[in-house]
Amino acid sequence: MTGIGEHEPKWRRLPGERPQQILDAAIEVFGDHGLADARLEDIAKLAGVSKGTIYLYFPNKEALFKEMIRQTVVDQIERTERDLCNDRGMSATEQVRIFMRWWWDLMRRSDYQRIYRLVIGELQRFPELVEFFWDEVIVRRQLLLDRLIQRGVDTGEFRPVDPTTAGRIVTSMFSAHSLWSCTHFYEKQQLTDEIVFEQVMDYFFHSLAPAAPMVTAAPNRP
Amino acid sequence: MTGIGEHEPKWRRLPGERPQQILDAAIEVFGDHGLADARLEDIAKLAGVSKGTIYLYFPNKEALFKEMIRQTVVDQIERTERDLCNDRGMSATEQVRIFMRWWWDLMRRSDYQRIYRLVIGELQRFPELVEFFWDEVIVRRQLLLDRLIQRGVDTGEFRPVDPTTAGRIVTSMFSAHSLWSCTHFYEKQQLTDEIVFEQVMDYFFHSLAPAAPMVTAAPNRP
Amino acid sequence: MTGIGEHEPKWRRLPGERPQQILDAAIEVFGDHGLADARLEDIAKLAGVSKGTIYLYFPNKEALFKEMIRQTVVDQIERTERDLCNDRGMSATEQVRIFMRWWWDLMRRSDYQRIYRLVIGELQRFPELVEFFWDEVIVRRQLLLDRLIQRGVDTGEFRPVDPTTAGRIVTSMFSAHSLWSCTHFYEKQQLTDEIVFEQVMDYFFHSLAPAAPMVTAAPNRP
Amino acid sequence: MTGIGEHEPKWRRLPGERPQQILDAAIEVFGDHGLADARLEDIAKLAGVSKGTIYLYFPNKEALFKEMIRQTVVDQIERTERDLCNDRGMSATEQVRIFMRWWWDLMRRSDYQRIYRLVIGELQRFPELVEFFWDEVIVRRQLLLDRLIQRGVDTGEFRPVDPTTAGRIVTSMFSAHSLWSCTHFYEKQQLTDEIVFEQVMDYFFHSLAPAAPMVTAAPNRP
DNA sequence: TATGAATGAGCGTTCATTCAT
DNA sequence: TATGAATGAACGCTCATTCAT
Repeated sequence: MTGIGEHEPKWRRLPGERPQQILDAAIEVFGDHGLADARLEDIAKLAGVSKGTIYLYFPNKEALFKEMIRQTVVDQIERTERDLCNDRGMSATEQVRIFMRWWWDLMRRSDYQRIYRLVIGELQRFPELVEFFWDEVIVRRQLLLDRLIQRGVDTGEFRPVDPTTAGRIVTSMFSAHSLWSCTHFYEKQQLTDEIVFEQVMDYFFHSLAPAAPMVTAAPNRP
Repeated sequence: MTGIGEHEPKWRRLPGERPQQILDAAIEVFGDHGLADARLEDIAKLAGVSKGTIYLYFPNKEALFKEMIRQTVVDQIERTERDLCNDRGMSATEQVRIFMRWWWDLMRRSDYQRIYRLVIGELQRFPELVEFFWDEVIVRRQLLLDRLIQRGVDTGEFRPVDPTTAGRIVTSMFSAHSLWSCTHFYEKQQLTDEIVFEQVMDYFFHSLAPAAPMVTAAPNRP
Repeated sequence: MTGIGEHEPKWRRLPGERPQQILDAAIEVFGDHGLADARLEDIAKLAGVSKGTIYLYFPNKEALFKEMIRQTVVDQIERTERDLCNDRGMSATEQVRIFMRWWWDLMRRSDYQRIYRLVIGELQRFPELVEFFWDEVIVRRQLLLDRLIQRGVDTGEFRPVDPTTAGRIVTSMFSAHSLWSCTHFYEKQQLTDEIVFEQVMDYFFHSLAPAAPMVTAAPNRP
Repeated sequence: MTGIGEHEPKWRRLPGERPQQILDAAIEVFGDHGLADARLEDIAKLAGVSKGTIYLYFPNKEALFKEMIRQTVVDQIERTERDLCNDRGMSATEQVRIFMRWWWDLMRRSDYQRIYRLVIGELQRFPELVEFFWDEVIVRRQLLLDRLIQRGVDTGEFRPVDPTTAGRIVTSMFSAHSLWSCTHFYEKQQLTDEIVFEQVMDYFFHSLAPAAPMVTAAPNRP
């Protein structure tokens, strides 16, 4: 959750907070119901305002949706970047692990999941939104990862890979696991967040191992 | 498009095909709009029938949605299983590669993508749908992969991993790529389906590489 | 019921019976659901024919409804008149009692009740139908009763009343009781058909008693 | 008509009256068409509001229907009870006559007639409605009548009857007359409300006449 | 600013009616 | 004659949007 009490009395809210309150409520309601199925009335109720008030700050439902995505995403990525450890005294492996830990923790938050699922769900209908998400989340994360992986390649910790590709690979693993790990199937298999994280990192670092004799993907035909 | 003409004269259709025509139209319309936003009238129009006709074959919108998922996905997985090559003369590496090639081709089909995006999108709202998808797609695929990977471990081609985990890892790499590869960002980066496939397989096989002294991927035949 | 089996095999019906089968089914379905709420499909199913067949015999739903009323009503009244005892060796009191017994038995049949309720229910919408019912049921019954009551007046068994008014009075009592006696409230009060009949006849004959000194309805103000 | 203007400008209505306006319109439209055949749009139009407005006050069509019955009928019966004359200086005969006068006037109102016809019409389909009508109208009326008739029995004005049965008898006479008296057949026979009332009362009081030697209807005051 | 009653377009669903077979 | 798949108008209900206060 994003810290918005659901039934707080109206008289404690400052007017300047209105748009944010509405956006916070929107995250929850859109997150639970999707764009089409969410009811503005529910958002208003959760935000502690009336339906009409929403229209003082957002021209319509779709704009509110987009703005919510935008605002949440920027918030998340900026928080992540700010908090990101830049300790130079660590191996690249360690730095990548710490970065991915951060990333995994972010992805596993319910608000990120909601947003991510919404972006995936509305992929076809809102290209601008997807573009925005791509630029602000995917690319920015990629740039951060690039540096770390490149460093690993430079130090010889990793085999000589294209850092962008490697970054894409590792984040793709986390994305898919994140999408499914909210289901009870993961629980059933006793896959905790911790275990999943370690498994993914294990496979990723193995795939980057600078092993002397390379295994090639092409089959040997004797 | 799945081969349904949009404006053909309505008085000459094969009645036996009605449900399939409707399902085909449903894939498209639900795929583009999601469950809540799709209009039955659009599906009818695309199927070349009237709104009422849908109700001759499906009790309501939700049932049509489910049946569309079910039919598309089960069809695909069964076709895949049936066609799956069981050639014993190949290395495990090669078998995994062929299997994943199958899988990637399936995932890259527009109807699968639509379904997958819908499943992700309705993850919260439609638990039985998710369960169905999990059991009929994820698990069945996992079982097939398990055998192949286990064989690679047995032959020493792969390091001694848990095949289920390895299978989850490799499919996770493909999943996220599949979700995003319909955007123009991949095009911009000149990432074709072919390139992505090779990159993923490269990283996967590297991650499975047995410990140091192994030189070739060819299976040990004593 | 009217003797129509509900699930008889189709091959035992003679084509000449079609309209009657449909009308019989219509009594039941209209009777249970009213005009607007009845579904032609249900009538067809109960009649053992297809929806389209109804339109071979009746131009539309409303016409079927009217014809059903018409036909049932004529049937009932004619059967009643035919069966009516004309024994001359009885007192007028006895004859009226026997006639009302007949009438009461008719009214208490479920098909009569259905029709009567339908006529009441559609009173506003189908004046012709009401007119028909009035002429064919109310008036014909009235004429029969008139003779009997007049005879009672002539013999001195009854006080000198207008027989039409008296007939209207006694049938009104039976009508109202008949409408309500299908509810469980009558059961709760342990009012059986028999008891109700006797009560009504008791009050009716008392009201016709040729008592010597008349009681006037106007209050005495001393 | 209950005094609702049909085409008045919509922008000047008292909000507090909305539910009543809708209920008034509902009496008319349901009364003319029955539950199934009435169109919410017609009710809205007649009430001078839009379709959606109905749903601000009533959850659905059926609830509106029930509430209309409830409100109309309870209103009437309570008004009747409140206004009921309890004058002790009158004979029981006179009291019964006054009470039945009240009752007849109520029954002859077009809104009561509509309701009554609806209740009869939906008798099979709407058990709780019937139960409600029975308890709130039939039983309450019966209780009031019981007292008056019992008093007549006690004073010797009436023969020793069960007052509940007698009450049922007299109201049954009125019921059927009320149902039919809206048709033109009654007019044709020159049966005015006044004449019908007097006829029914005449027969009822005759049926209650004490055994032979009674000469006057005046109560015995020892 | 803020409200929430009111609107009305829109959609899911039903079912009387048609018509090719 | 008989069928029943197909139609499409109609209606109940929802909810984004407006606007008088």
